[in-house]
Amino acid sequence: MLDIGVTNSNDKNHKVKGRTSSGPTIEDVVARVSDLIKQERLGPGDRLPPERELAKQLGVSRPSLRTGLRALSSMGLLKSRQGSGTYVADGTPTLDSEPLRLLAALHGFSVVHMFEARSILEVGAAGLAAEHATPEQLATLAEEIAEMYAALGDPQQYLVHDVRFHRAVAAASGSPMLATLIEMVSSVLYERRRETVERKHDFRGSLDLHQQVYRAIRARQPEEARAAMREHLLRAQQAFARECEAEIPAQVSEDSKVQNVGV
Amino acid sequence: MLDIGVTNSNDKNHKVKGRTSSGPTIEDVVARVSDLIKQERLGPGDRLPPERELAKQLGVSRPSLRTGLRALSSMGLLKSRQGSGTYVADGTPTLDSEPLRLLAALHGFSVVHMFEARSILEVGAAGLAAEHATPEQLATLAEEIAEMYAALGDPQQYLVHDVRFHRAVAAASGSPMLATLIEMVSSVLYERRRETVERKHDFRGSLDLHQQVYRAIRARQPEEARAAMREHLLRAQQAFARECEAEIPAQVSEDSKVQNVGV
DNA sequence: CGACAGATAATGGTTTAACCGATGACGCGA
DNA sequence: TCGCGTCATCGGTTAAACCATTATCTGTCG
Repeated sequence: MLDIGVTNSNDKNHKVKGRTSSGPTIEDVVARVSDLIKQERLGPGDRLPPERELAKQLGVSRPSLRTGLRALSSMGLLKSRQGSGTYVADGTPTLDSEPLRLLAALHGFSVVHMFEARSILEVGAAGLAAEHATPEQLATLAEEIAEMYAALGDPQQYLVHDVRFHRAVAAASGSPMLATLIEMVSSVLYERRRETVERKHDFRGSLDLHQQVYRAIRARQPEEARAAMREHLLRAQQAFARECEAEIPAQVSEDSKVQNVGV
Repeated sequence: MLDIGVTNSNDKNHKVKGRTSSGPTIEDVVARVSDLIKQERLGPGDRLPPERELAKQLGVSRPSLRTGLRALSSMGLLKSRQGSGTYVADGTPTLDSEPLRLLAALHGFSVVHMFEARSILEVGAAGLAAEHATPEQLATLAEEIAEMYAALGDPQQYLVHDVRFHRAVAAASGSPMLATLIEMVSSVLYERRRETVERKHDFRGSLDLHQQVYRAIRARQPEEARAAMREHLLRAQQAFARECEAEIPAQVSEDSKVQNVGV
Protein backbone atom coordinates (compact mmCIF):
# COMPACT_ATOMS: atom_id res chain seq x y z
CA MET A 1 0.00 0.00 0.00
CA LEU A 2 1.12 3.48 -0.71
CA ASP A 3 1.09 5.81 2.21
CA ILE A 4 1.05 9.41 1.28
CA GLY A 5 3.78 11.29 3.03
CA VAL A 6 1.76 13.83 4.89
CA THR A 7 -1.03 12.07 6.70
CA ASN A 8 -2.95 15.32 6.47
CA SER A 9 -4.40 17.19 9.38
CA ASN A 10 -6.69 14.65 10.87
CA ASP A 11 -4.97 15.14 14.20
CA LYS A 12 -7.86 17.36 15.01
CA ASN A 13 -11.35 17.33 13.75
CA HIS A 14 -11.26 20.94 12.86
CA LYS A 15 -11.76 20.89 9.17
CA VAL A 16 -10.35 24.31 9.44
CA LYS A 17 -9.42 25.13 5.95
CA GLY A 18 -7.35 27.75 7.67
CA ARG A 19 -5.35 28.41 4.67
CA THR A 20 -4.08 25.02 3.85
CA SER A 21 -4.90 26.68 0.60
CA SER A 22 -7.95 24.53 0.51
CA GLY A 23 -9.71 27.18 -1.44
CA PRO A 24 -10.25 25.04 -4.50
CA THR A 25 -10.36 21.68 -2.78
CA ILE A 26 -10.37 19.74 -5.98
CA GLU A 27 -7.48 21.64 -7.50
CA ASP A 28 -5.76 20.68 -4.33
CA VAL A 29 -6.39 17.03 -4.99
CA VAL A 30 -5.09 17.29 -8.53
CA ALA A 31 -2.04 19.18 -7.37
CA ARG A 32 -1.17 16.76 -4.60
CA VAL A 33 -1.65 13.65 -6.67
CA SER A 34 0.36 15.36 -9.36
CA ASP A 35 3.09 15.97 -6.86
CA LEU A 36 3.14 12.30 -6.00
CA ILE A 37 3.78 11.57 -9.65
CA LYS A 38 6.37 14.32 -10.00
CA GLN A 39 8.21 13.08 -6.95
CA GLU A 40 8.20 9.66 -8.51
CA ARG A 41 6.39 8.20 -5.56
CA LEU A 42 3.98 6.98 -8.19
CA GLY A 43 5.08 5.44 -11.46
CA PRO A 44 3.35 3.98 -14.52
CA GLY A 45 1.19 1.02 -13.58
CA ASP A 46 1.20 1.75 -9.87
CA ARG A 47 -2.03 1.40 -8.03
CA LEU A 48 -3.38 4.25 -5.96
CA PRO A 49 -4.80 3.72 -2.50
CA PRO A 50 -8.56 3.09 -2.36
CA GLU A 51 -10.58 6.22 -2.75
CA ARG A 52 -11.98 6.17 0.74
CA GLU A 53 -8.54 5.88 2.24
CA LEU A 54 -6.87 8.37 -0.05
CA ALA A 55 -9.65 10.80 0.72
CA LYS A 56 -8.91 10.48 4.41
CA GLN A 57 -5.19 10.88 3.87
CA LEU A 58 -5.66 14.03 1.85
CA GLY A 59 -8.31 15.34 4.20
CA VAL A 60 -11.03 15.78 1.61
CA SER A 61 -14.37 14.15 1.01
CA ARG A 62 -14.62 11.24 -1.32
CA PRO A 63 -16.66 13.05 -3.98
CA SER A 64 -14.05 15.78 -4.07
CA LEU A 65 -11.29 13.25 -4.35
CA ARG A 66 -13.20 11.44 -7.06
CA THR A 67 -13.68 14.62 -9.03
CA GLY A 68 -9.97 15.27 -8.85
CA LEU A 69 -9.09 11.76 -9.90
CA ARG A 70 -11.60 11.92 -12.69
CA ALA A 71 -9.96 15.06 -13.98
CA LEU A 72 -6.63 13.25 -14.09
CA SER A 73 -8.30 10.31 -15.77
CA SER A 74 -9.73 12.50 -18.45
CA MET A 75 -6.23 13.74 -19.16
CA GLY A 76 -5.27 10.14 -19.79
CA LEU A 77 -2.98 9.88 -16.76
CA LEU A 78 -5.05 7.56 -14.58
CA LYS A 79 -7.21 4.55 -15.30
CA SER A 80 -9.93 3.34 -12.94
CA ARG A 81 -11.28 -0.18 -12.89
CA GLN A 82 -14.39 -0.71 -10.87
CA GLY A 83 -13.93 -3.28 -8.18
CA SER A 84 -10.20 -3.26 -8.63
CA GLY A 85 -8.69 0.12 -8.09
CA THR A 86 -7.24 3.18 -9.73
CA TYR A 87 -3.95 2.90 -11.55
CA VAL A 88 -1.42 5.22 -13.08
CA ALA A 89 -1.51 4.87 -16.85
CA ASP A 90 1.25 2.74 -18.25
CA GLY A 91 2.33 1.84 -21.73
CA THR A 92 3.18 4.34 -24.40
CA PRO A 93 3.11 7.89 -23.08
CA THR A 94 -0.13 9.27 -24.40
CA LEU A 95 -2.43 12.13 -23.63
CA ASP A 96 -6.10 11.94 -24.39
CA SER A 97 -6.53 13.73 -27.71
CA GLU A 98 -10.15 14.56 -27.07
CA PRO A 99 -9.22 17.96 -25.61
CA LEU A 100 -7.33 18.88 -28.74
CA ARG A 101 -10.21 17.62 -30.85
CA LEU A 102 -12.61 19.83 -28.95
CA LEU A 103 -10.33 22.82 -29.11
CA ALA A 104 -10.11 22.35 -32.84
CA ALA A 105 -13.88 22.15 -33.14
CA LEU A 106 -14.37 25.11 -30.84
CA HIS A 107 -12.07 27.44 -32.74
CA GLY A 108 -12.69 25.95 -36.12
CA PHE A 109 -9.16 24.84 -36.85
CA SER A 110 -9.12 24.07 -40.54
CA VAL A 111 -7.90 20.76 -41.83
CA VAL A 112 -5.16 22.62 -43.64
CA HIS A 113 -3.81 23.88 -40.33
CA MET A 114 -3.87 20.41 -38.91
CA PHE A 115 -1.98 19.03 -41.87
CA GLU A 116 0.54 21.83 -41.49
CA ALA A 117 1.13 21.00 -37.87
CA ARG A 118 1.28 17.31 -38.58
CA SER A 119 3.72 17.84 -41.40
CA ILE A 120 6.04 19.91 -39.27
CA LEU A 121 6.00 17.33 -36.52
CA GLU A 122 6.39 14.28 -38.67
CA VAL A 123 9.05 15.73 -40.94
CA GLY A 124 11.03 16.54 -37.84
CA ALA A 125 10.43 13.09 -36.48
CA ALA A 126 11.63 11.50 -39.70
CA GLY A 127 14.84 13.47 -39.49
CA LEU A 128 15.46 12.43 -35.91
CA ALA A 129 14.57 8.85 -36.71
CA ALA A 130 17.26 8.75 -39.36
CA GLU A 131 19.71 9.74 -36.67
CA HIS A 132 18.51 7.64 -33.76
CA ALA A 133 16.47 4.66 -34.93
CA THR A 134 17.47 1.39 -33.30
CA PRO A 135 17.62 -1.89 -35.22
CA GLU A 136 14.38 -3.02 -33.60
CA GLN A 137 12.66 0.15 -34.65
CA LEU A 138 13.94 -0.24 -38.19
CA ALA A 139 12.54 -3.75 -38.21
CA THR A 140 9.16 -2.49 -37.08
CA LEU A 141 9.15 0.06 -39.86
CA ALA A 142 9.97 -2.63 -42.41
CA GLU A 143 7.21 -4.84 -41.11
CA GLU A 144 4.59 -2.16 -41.46
CA ILE A 145 5.72 -1.45 -44.99
CA ALA A 146 5.28 -5.10 -45.78
CA GLU A 147 1.81 -5.12 -44.24
CA MET A 148 0.89 -2.16 -46.36
CA TYR A 149 1.89 -4.03 -49.48
CA ALA A 150 -0.26 -6.91 -48.36
CA ALA A 151 -3.22 -4.63 -47.76
CA LEU A 152 -3.15 -2.78 -51.06
CA GLY A 153 -6.61 -4.01 -51.87
CA ASP A 154 -8.16 -3.24 -48.52
CA PRO A 155 -8.39 0.49 -47.84
CA GLN A 156 -9.35 0.18 -44.18
CA GLN A 157 -6.59 -2.30 -43.48
CA TYR A 158 -4.10 -0.24 -45.45
CA LEU A 159 -4.93 2.79 -43.36
CA VAL A 160 -4.33 0.82 -40.19
CA HIS A 161 -0.78 0.02 -41.17
CA ASP A 162 -0.29 3.47 -42.59
CA VAL A 163 -1.07 4.86 -39.17
CA ARG A 164 1.17 2.32 -37.50
CA PHE A 165 4.05 3.19 -39.78
CA HIS A 166 3.83 6.83 -38.88
CA ARG A 167 3.59 5.93 -35.25
CA ALA A 168 6.70 3.79 -35.59
CA VAL A 169 8.58 6.68 -37.18
CA ALA A 170 7.59 8.85 -34.26
CA ALA A 171 8.82 6.24 -31.84
CA ALA A 172 12.06 5.85 -33.76
CA SER A 173 12.72 9.55 -33.39
CA GLY A 174 13.73 8.77 -29.84
CA SER A 175 11.78 11.74 -28.55
CA PRO A 176 8.76 10.55 -26.58
CA MET A 177 7.40 14.05 -26.30
CA LEU A 178 7.44 14.43 -30.05
CA ALA A 179 5.73 11.07 -30.39
CA THR A 180 3.06 12.18 -27.96
CA LEU A 181 2.34 15.34 -29.89
CA ILE A 182 2.21 13.50 -33.18
CA GLU A 183 -0.18 11.01 -31.72
CA MET A 184 -2.49 13.76 -30.58
CA VAL A 185 -2.55 15.59 -33.88
CA SER A 186 -2.84 12.44 -35.95
CA SER A 187 -5.69 11.24 -33.83
CA VAL A 188 -7.65 14.37 -34.52
CA LEU A 189 -6.97 14.12 -38.23
CA TYR A 190 -7.61 10.41 -38.37
CA GLU A 191 -11.21 10.86 -37.40
CA ARG A 192 -11.80 12.87 -40.51
CA ARG A 193 -9.69 10.71 -42.78
CA ARG A 194 -11.46 7.53 -41.90
CA GLU A 195 -14.64 8.86 -43.42
CA THR A 196 -13.16 9.57 -46.82
CA VAL A 197 -10.72 6.73 -47.14
CA GLU A 198 -13.20 4.45 -48.75
CA ARG A 199 -12.70 6.18 -52.06
CA LYS A 200 -9.87 5.09 -54.16
CA HIS A 201 -6.57 6.43 -53.02
CA ASP A 202 -3.33 6.50 -54.89
CA PHE A 203 -2.10 3.68 -52.75
CA ARG A 204 0.84 2.79 -54.93
CA GLY A 205 2.24 6.28 -54.91
CA SER A 206 1.63 6.56 -51.21
CA LEU A 207 3.41 3.29 -50.59
CA ASP A 208 6.37 4.31 -52.68
CA LEU A 209 6.89 7.39 -50.57
CA HIS A 210 6.60 5.37 -47.39
CA GLN A 211 9.31 3.17 -48.80
CA GLN A 212 11.49 6.19 -49.49
CA VAL A 213 11.04 7.42 -45.97
CA TYR A 214 11.99 4.05 -44.59
CA ARG A 215 15.04 3.66 -46.79
CA ALA A 216 16.31 7.10 -45.92
CA ILE A 217 15.93 6.38 -42.23
CA ARG A 218 17.69 3.07 -42.56
CA ALA A 219 20.46 4.73 -44.56
CA ARG A 220 20.85 7.38 -41.84
CA GLN A 221 20.07 10.19 -44.23
CA PRO A 222 18.09 12.73 -42.19
CA GLU A 223 17.64 15.24 -44.97
CA GLU A 224 16.35 12.63 -47.37
CA ALA A 225 14.03 11.22 -44.76
CA ARG A 226 12.66 14.67 -44.09
CA ALA A 227 12.21 15.38 -47.77
CA ALA A 228 10.43 12.11 -48.40
CA MET A 229 8.14 12.57 -45.43
CA ARG A 230 7.39 16.12 -46.45
CA GLU A 231 6.55 15.03 -49.95
CA HIS A 232 4.40 12.20 -48.68
CA LEU A 233 2.37 14.38 -46.37
CA LEU A 234 2.03 17.07 -48.99
CA ARG A 235 0.49 14.57 -51.37
CA ALA A 236 -1.70 13.12 -48.70
CA GLN A 237 -3.00 16.57 -47.93
CA GLN A 238 -3.65 17.29 -51.59
CA ALA A 239 -5.41 13.99 -52.00
CA PHE A 240 -7.54 14.74 -48.99
CA ALA A 241 -8.34 18.19 -50.31
CA ARG A 242 -9.41 16.77 -53.67
CA GLU A 243 -11.68 14.29 -52.03
CA CYS A 244 -13.26 16.94 -49.90
CA GLU A 245 -13.80 19.29 -52.80
CA ALA A 246 -15.37 16.54 -54.79
CA GLU A 247 -17.71 16.00 -51.95
CA ILE A 248 -18.31 19.45 -50.60
CA PRO A 249 -20.78 20.71 -53.20
CA ALA A 250 -23.33 19.11 -50.99
CA GLN A 251 -21.85 20.68 -47.92
CA VAL A 252 -22.56 24.30 -48.52
CA SER A 253 -22.72 26.96 -45.88
CA GLU A 254 -19.24 27.75 -44.75
CA ASP A 255 -20.67 30.64 -42.78
CA SER A 256 -20.36 28.43 -39.78
CA LYS A 257 -16.63 28.95 -39.95
CA VAL A 258 -16.98 32.61 -39.11
CA GLN A 259 -15.56 31.95 -35.71
CA ASN A 260 -12.43 30.23 -36.87
CA VAL A 261 -10.30 33.33 -36.67
CA GLY A 262 -8.96 32.16 -33.36
CA VAL A 263 -5.45 33.18 -32.60
CA MET B 1 -30.70 30.68 -22.17
CA LEU B 2 -29.41 27.72 -23.98
CA ASP B 3 -31.78 24.87 -24.25
CA ILE B 4 -30.13 21.61 -25.00
CA GLY B 5 -31.72 19.97 -27.94
CA VAL B 6 -32.84 16.77 -26.40
CA THR B 7 -34.70 17.72 -23.31
CA ASN B 8 -33.73 14.30 -22.08
CA SER B 9 -36.05 11.63 -21.00
CA ASN B 10 -37.84 13.20 -18.11
CA ASP B 11 -41.11 12.25 -19.67
CA LYS B 12 -40.84 9.18 -17.57
CA ASN B 13 -38.97 8.57 -14.45
CA HIS B 14 -37.06 5.74 -15.95
CA LYS B 15 -33.50 6.91 -15.99
CA VAL B 16 -33.10 4.67 -18.99
CA LYS B 17 -30.76 6.53 -21.22
CA GLY B 18 -31.63 4.09 -23.90
CA ARG B 19 -28.26 3.41 -25.31
CA THR B 20 -27.07 6.76 -24.43
CA SER B 21 -24.78 4.36 -22.72
CA SER B 22 -26.16 4.43 -19.26
CA GLY B 23 -22.92 2.86 -18.27
CA PRO B 24 -20.39 5.61 -17.67
CA THR B 25 -22.70 8.44 -16.78
CA ILE B 26 -19.96 10.99 -16.53
CA GLU B 27 -18.39 10.08 -19.84
CA ASP B 28 -21.84 10.65 -21.15
CA VAL B 29 -21.86 14.17 -19.79
CA VAL B 30 -18.49 14.93 -21.33
CA ALA B 31 -19.58 13.47 -24.63
CA ARG B 32 -22.83 15.38 -24.77
CA VAL B 33 -21.37 18.70 -23.78
CA SER B 34 -18.60 18.02 -26.28
CA ASP B 35 -21.21 17.46 -28.91
CA LEU B 36 -22.76 20.80 -28.11
CA ILE B 37 -19.40 22.37 -28.83
CA LYS B 38 -18.80 20.36 -31.96
CA GLN B 39 -22.23 21.24 -33.25
CA GLU B 40 -21.35 24.86 -32.64
CA ARG B 41 -24.32 25.28 -30.38
CA LEU B 42 -21.72 26.53 -27.93
CA GLY B 43 -18.94 28.91 -28.89
CA PRO B 44 -16.07 30.61 -27.06
CA GLY B 45 -17.33 32.80 -24.25
CA ASP B 46 -20.81 31.33 -24.21
CA ARG B 47 -22.36 30.62 -20.88
CA LEU B 48 -23.67 27.21 -20.03
CA PRO B 49 -27.01 26.73 -18.31
CA PRO B 50 -26.86 26.55 -14.50
CA GLU B 51 -25.66 23.22 -13.22
CA ARG B 52 -28.95 22.27 -11.62
CA GLU B 53 -30.83 22.92 -14.81
CA LEU B 54 -28.30 21.33 -17.13
CA ALA B 55 -28.28 18.28 -14.92
CA LYS B 56 -32.02 17.96 -15.33
CA GLN B 57 -31.80 18.44 -19.08
CA LEU B 58 -29.18 15.75 -19.43
CA GLY B 59 -30.95 13.47 -16.99
CA VAL B 60 -28.05 13.05 -14.60
CA SER B 61 -27.44 14.03 -11.04
CA ARG B 62 -25.73 17.27 -10.28
CA PRO B 63 -22.59 15.67 -8.85
CA SER B 64 -22.21 13.63 -12.00
CA LEU B 65 -22.73 16.67 -14.15
CA ARG B 66 -20.25 18.60 -12.08
CA THR B 67 -17.65 15.90 -12.40
CA GLY B 68 -18.05 15.93 -16.14
CA LEU B 69 -17.81 19.70 -16.33
CA ARG B 70 -14.79 19.63 -14.09
CA ALA B 71 -13.09 17.23 -16.45
CA LEU B 72 -13.68 19.65 -19.30
CA SER B 73 -12.43 22.50 -17.13
CA SER B 74 -9.24 20.66 -16.37
CA MET B 75 -8.65 20.35 -20.09
CA GLY B 76 -8.86 24.11 -20.30
CA LEU B 77 -12.08 24.17 -22.29
CA LEU B 78 -14.46 25.52 -19.66
CA LYS B 79 -14.11 28.14 -16.97
CA SER B 80 -16.37 28.26 -13.93
CA ARG B 81 -16.93 31.36 -11.87
CA GLN B 82 -18.68 30.89 -8.59
CA GLY B 83 -21.83 32.91 -8.31
CA SER B 84 -21.77 33.67 -12.00
CA GLY B 85 -21.81 30.59 -14.13
CA THR B 86 -19.79 28.26 -16.30
CA TYR B 87 -18.42 29.54 -19.56
CA VAL B 88 -16.73 28.14 -22.61
CA ALA B 89 -13.12 29.29 -22.68
CA ASP B 90 -12.48 32.18 -25.00
CA GLY B 91 -9.40 34.00 -26.10
CA THR B 92 -6.37 32.33 -27.60
CA PRO B 93 -6.98 28.63 -28.16
CA THR B 94 -5.09 26.97 -25.36
CA LEU B 95 -5.08 23.63 -23.68
CA ASP B 96 -4.00 23.24 -20.11
CA SER B 97 -0.37 22.16 -20.25
CA GLU B 98 -0.48 20.48 -16.88
CA PRO B 99 -1.32 17.12 -18.44
CA LEU B 100 1.74 17.29 -20.65
CA ARG B 101 3.81 18.37 -17.69
CA LEU B 102 2.66 15.37 -15.72
CA LEU B 103 3.19 13.00 -18.59
CA ALA B 104 6.70 14.31 -18.91
CA ALA B 105 7.34 13.79 -15.23
CA LEU B 106 5.73 10.39 -15.24
CA HIS B 107 7.80 9.01 -18.08
CA GLY B 108 10.87 11.02 -17.33
CA PHE B 109 11.02 12.98 -20.55
CA SER B 110 14.45 14.54 -20.60
CA VAL B 111 14.92 18.22 -21.11
CA VAL B 112 16.80 17.39 -24.27
CA HIS B 113 13.71 15.75 -25.71
CA MET B 114 11.62 18.73 -24.83
CA PHE B 115 14.06 21.07 -26.50
CA GLU B 116 14.02 18.84 -29.55
CA ALA B 117 10.27 18.97 -29.78
CA ARG B 118 10.20 22.66 -29.17
CA SER B 119 12.83 23.26 -31.78
CA ILE B 120 10.98 21.30 -34.41
CA LEU B 121 7.76 23.15 -33.67
CA GLU B 122 9.21 26.62 -33.50
CA VAL B 123 11.47 26.23 -36.50
CA GLY B 124 8.44 25.19 -38.47
CA ALA B 125 6.45 28.08 -37.08
CA ALA B 126 9.17 30.54 -38.05
CA GLY B 127 9.07 29.23 -41.59
CA LEU B 128 5.31 29.58 -41.81
CA ALA B 129 5.45 33.00 -40.21
CA ALA B 130 7.77 34.20 -42.94
CA GLU B 131 5.13 33.16 -45.41
CA HIS B 132 1.98 34.29 -43.67
CA ALA B 133 2.68 36.99 -41.10
CA THR B 134 0.32 39.95 -41.30
CA PRO B 135 1.51 43.52 -40.84
CA GLU B 136 0.00 43.62 -37.37
CA GLN B 137 1.83 40.48 -36.41
CA LEU B 138 5.09 41.88 -37.74
CA ALA B 139 4.51 44.96 -35.64
CA THR B 140 3.98 42.85 -32.56
CA LEU B 141 7.21 41.02 -33.22
CA ALA B 142 9.09 44.29 -33.57
CA GLU B 143 7.62 45.59 -30.33
CA GLU B 144 8.74 42.58 -28.37
CA ILE B 145 12.22 42.90 -29.81
CA ALA B 146 12.28 46.47 -28.63
CA GLU B 147 11.11 45.49 -25.17
CA MET B 148 13.87 42.94 -25.00
CA TYR B 149 16.43 45.61 -25.75
CA ALA B 150 14.97 47.69 -22.98
CA ALA B 151 15.11 44.80 -20.53
CA LEU B 152 18.69 43.78 -21.16
CA GLY B 153 19.55 44.46 -17.56
CA ASP B 154 16.58 42.70 -16.06
CA PRO B 155 16.68 38.93 -16.60
CA GLN B 156 13.13 38.25 -15.41
CA GLN B 157 11.71 41.01 -17.55
CA TYR B 158 13.81 39.94 -20.49
CA LEU B 159 12.47 36.43 -20.22
CA VAL B 160 8.90 37.72 -20.25
CA HIS B 161 9.39 39.39 -23.59
CA ASP B 162 11.42 36.49 -24.86
CA VAL B 163 8.44 34.26 -24.24
CA ARG B 164 6.09 36.76 -25.80
CA PHE B 165 8.24 36.99 -28.90
CA HIS B 166 8.12 33.27 -29.41
CA ARG B 167 4.41 33.29 -28.81
CA ALA B 168 4.04 36.02 -31.41
CA VAL B 169 6.01 33.99 -33.93
CA ALA B 170 3.68 31.07 -33.29
CA ALA B 171 0.66 33.28 -33.81
CA ALA B 172 2.18 34.71 -36.98
CA SER B 173 2.51 31.23 -38.41
CA GLY B 174 -1.20 31.41 -39.06
CA SER B 175 -1.67 27.91 -37.73
CA PRO B 176 -3.56 28.02 -34.46
CA MET B 177 -3.01 24.34 -33.86
CA LEU B 178 0.74 24.79 -34.16
CA ALA B 179 0.53 27.73 -31.79
CA THR B 180 -1.36 25.63 -29.29
CA LEU B 181 1.23 22.87 -29.37
CA ILE B 182 4.09 25.34 -29.01
CA GLU B 183 2.37 26.92 -26.07
CA MET B 184 2.03 23.58 -24.35
CA VAL B 185 5.62 22.52 -24.86
CA SER B 186 7.03 25.91 -23.99
CA SER B 187 4.98 26.05 -20.86
CA VAL B 188 6.48 22.81 -19.65
CA LEU B 189 9.98 24.00 -20.43
CA TYR B 190 9.41 27.46 -19.03
CA GLU B 191 8.86 26.13 -15.56
CA ARG B 192 12.36 24.78 -15.52
CA ARG B 193 13.96 27.74 -17.21
CA ARG B 194 12.59 30.26 -14.77
CA GLU B 195 14.63 28.76 -12.02
CA THR B 196 17.97 29.12 -13.73
CA VAL B 197 17.46 32.35 -15.57
CA GLU B 198 18.83 34.49 -12.80
CA ARG B 199 22.36 33.63 -13.78
CA LYS B 200 23.93 35.66 -16.47
CA HIS B 201 22.76 34.72 -19.89
CA ASP B 202 24.32 35.67 -23.14
CA PHE B 203 21.54 38.17 -23.63
CA ARG B 204 23.22 40.05 -26.40
CA GLY B 205 23.79 36.99 -28.50
CA SER B 206 20.27 35.81 -27.81
CA LEU B 207 18.85 39.14 -28.80
CA ASP B 208 20.84 39.20 -32.00
CA LEU B 209 19.37 35.91 -33.06
CA HIS B 210 15.88 37.07 -32.22
CA GLN B 211 16.57 40.01 -34.46
CA GLN B 212 17.65 37.73 -37.25
CA VAL B 213 14.51 35.69 -36.92
CA TYR B 214 12.39 38.79 -37.05
CA ARG B 215 14.18 40.25 -40.05
CA ALA B 216 13.92 37.00 -41.97
CA ILE B 217 10.19 36.82 -41.27
CA ARG B 218 9.69 40.41 -42.31
CA ALA B 219 11.73 39.82 -45.44
CA ARG B 220 9.59 36.78 -46.27
CA GLN B 221 12.57 34.44 -46.22
CA PRO B 222 11.28 31.18 -44.74
CA GLU B 223 14.55 29.32 -44.96
CA GLU B 224 16.47 32.07 -43.26
CA ALA B 225 13.84 32.38 -40.58
CA ARG B 226 14.02 28.68 -39.94
CA ALA B 227 17.79 28.69 -39.82
CA ALA B 228 17.91 31.61 -37.42
CA MET B 229 15.30 30.07 -35.13
CA ARG B 230 17.09 26.75 -35.20
CA GLU B 231 20.37 28.38 -34.31
CA HIS B 232 18.75 30.40 -31.54
CA LEU B 233 17.10 27.40 -29.94
CA LEU B 234 20.25 25.34 -30.27
CA ARG B 235 22.20 27.93 -28.35
CA ALA B 236 19.47 28.31 -25.77
CA GLN B 237 19.55 24.58 -25.21
CA GLN B 238 23.32 24.57 -24.87
CA ALA B 239 23.21 27.47 -22.47
CA PHE B 240 20.60 25.69 -20.42
CA ALA B 241 22.66 22.51 -20.39
CA ARG B 242 25.72 24.39 -19.20
CA GLU B 243 23.80 26.04 -16.40
CA CYS B 244 22.39 22.76 -15.24
CA GLU B 245 25.72 21.06 -15.21
CA ALA B 246 27.31 23.90 -13.32
CA GLU B 247 24.57 23.78 -10.76
CA ILE B 248 23.84 20.16 -10.16
CA PRO B 249 26.76 19.49 -7.82
CA ALA B 250 25.23 21.96 -5.38
CA GLN B 251 21.80 20.36 -5.41
CA VAL B 252 22.03 17.99 -2.54
CA SER B 253 19.33 16.84 -0.20
CA GLU B 254 16.01 17.00 -1.91
CA ASP B 255 14.60 15.00 0.95
CA SER B 256 13.55 18.20 2.60
CA LYS B 257 10.90 18.56 -0.04
CA VAL B 258 9.29 15.27 0.79
CA GLN B 259 7.22 16.53 3.63
CA ASN B 260 6.22 19.90 2.38
CA VAL B 261 3.34 18.41 0.45
CA GLY B 262 1.02 20.38 2.67
CA VAL B 263 0.58 22.56 -0.36
C1' DC C 1 -34.00 62.02 -10.60
C1' DG C 2 -29.82 59.55 -9.97
C1' DA C 3 -26.30 57.16 -7.45
C1' DC C 4 -24.94 54.37 -3.83
C1' DA C 5 -25.60 50.62 -0.39
C1' DG C 6 -27.67 46.87 1.55
C1' DA C 7 -30.65 42.98 0.97
C1' DT C 8 -31.77 39.03 -1.82
C1' DA C 9 -31.65 35.57 -5.13
C1' DA C 10 -28.95 32.76 -8.14
C1' DT C 11 -24.92 29.99 -8.96
C1' DG C 12 -20.92 27.28 -8.35
C1' DG C 13 -18.25 24.61 -4.40
C1' DT C 14 -18.22 21.08 -1.01
C1' DT C 15 -19.66 17.61 2.04
C1' DT C 16 -22.33 13.71 4.22
C1' DA C 17 -24.55 9.43 3.72
C1' DA C 18 -26.18 5.86 1.31
C1' DC C 19 -26.80 2.39 -2.23
C1' DC C 20 -25.41 -0.17 -6.44
C1' DG C 21 -22.60 -3.11 -9.41
C1' DA C 22 -18.26 -5.14 -10.69
C1' DT C 23 -14.07 -7.38 -9.20
C1' DG C 24 -11.22 -10.54 -7.06
C1' DA C 25 -9.70 -13.32 -3.27
C1' DC C 26 -10.73 -16.63 0.03
C1' DG C 27 -12.50 -20.82 1.64
C1' DC C 28 -15.37 -24.71 1.28
C1' DG C 29 -16.64 -28.89 -0.87
C1' DA C 30 -16.27 -32.38 -4.47
C1' DT D 1 -6.07 -30.67 -5.87
C1' DC D 2 -9.33 -28.32 -8.47
C1' DG D 3 -13.53 -25.75 -9.09
C1' DC D 4 -17.15 -22.97 -7.65
C1' DG D 5 -19.64 -19.93 -4.72
C1' DT D 6 -19.64 -16.49 -1.24
C1' DC D 7 -18.29 -12.18 0.50
C1' DA D 8 -15.45 -8.30 1.47
C1' DT D 9 -13.52 -4.57 -1.27
C1' DC D 10 -13.60 -1.03 -4.49
C1' DG D 11 -15.12 2.25 -7.86
C1' DG D 12 -19.80 4.46 -9.76
C1' DT D 13 -23.70 7.12 -8.83
C1' DT D 14 -27.22 9.62 -6.52
C1' DA D 15 -29.71 12.56 -3.13
C1' DA D 16 -30.00 16.27 0.02
C1' DA D 17 -28.12 19.83 2.29
C1' DC D 18 -25.11 23.70 3.39
C1' DC D 19 -21.46 27.24 2.29
C1' DA D 20 -19.22 31.12 -0.34
C1' DT D 21 -19.27 34.17 -3.95
C1' DT D 22 -21.40 36.90 -7.38
C1' DA D 23 -24.94 39.41 -9.67
C1' DT D 24 -29.08 41.78 -9.39
C1' DC D 25 -32.70 44.23 -7.44
C1' DT D 26 -34.50 47.64 -4.42
C1' DG D 27 -34.93 51.27 -1.42
C1' DT D 28 -33.10 55.19 0.47
C1' DC D 29 -30.51 59.29 0.53
C1' DG D 30 -28.39 63.11 -1.73
